Amino acid sequence: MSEGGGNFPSSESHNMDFGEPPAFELSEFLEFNGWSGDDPASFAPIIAAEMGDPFDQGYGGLGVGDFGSTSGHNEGSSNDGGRPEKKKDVKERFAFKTRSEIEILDDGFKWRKYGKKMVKNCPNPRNYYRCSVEGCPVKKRVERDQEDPSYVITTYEGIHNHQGPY
DNA sequence: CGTCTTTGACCCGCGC
DNA sequence: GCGCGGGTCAAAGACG
Repeated sequence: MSEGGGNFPSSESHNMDFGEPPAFELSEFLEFNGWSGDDPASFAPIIAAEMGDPFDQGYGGLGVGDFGSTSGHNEGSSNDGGRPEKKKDVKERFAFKTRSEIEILDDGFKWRKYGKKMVKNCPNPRNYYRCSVEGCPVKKRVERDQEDPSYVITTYEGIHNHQGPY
């Protein structure tokens, strides 16, 4: 890629070389911003229904299942000396289920792929993206739907420290 | 030249 | 105590 990166699929101009507009349909849209005290479990059935997959099947494989375990409080910045903030800090999480052929949709930020992993029992490789902007703890996880390869599940984690691509 | 991509290996947390 | 899984980082290479 190496494109400018700053192009919104419905606002900015797309300089992609796809030869066609980013035709993607937002079928499902889940929004999670730190349920500190709320009942994340209530989202579980919703997501399961939206995803059309049994929640009890273990959506953890998708990464979205994390919400089912982290229903407590965050804070407690007691970073003793741990390099990475290996804290169970629940950050903002946004799960988007989009139907598109391209999994790398420009949301207005530059993303740098930092890892690809194949989930066991799944021919769907999981892609890990991170904001190219320094200071942006935002991480993006992209994975294809096992049942519908035409669907892409993008999970955003963190908040952007900048408004634009820079 | 700078930036980003790709693969492998490593590390950590948790479970049993 | 050990194993598994998942997640991250690193280096090199490629491309614009």
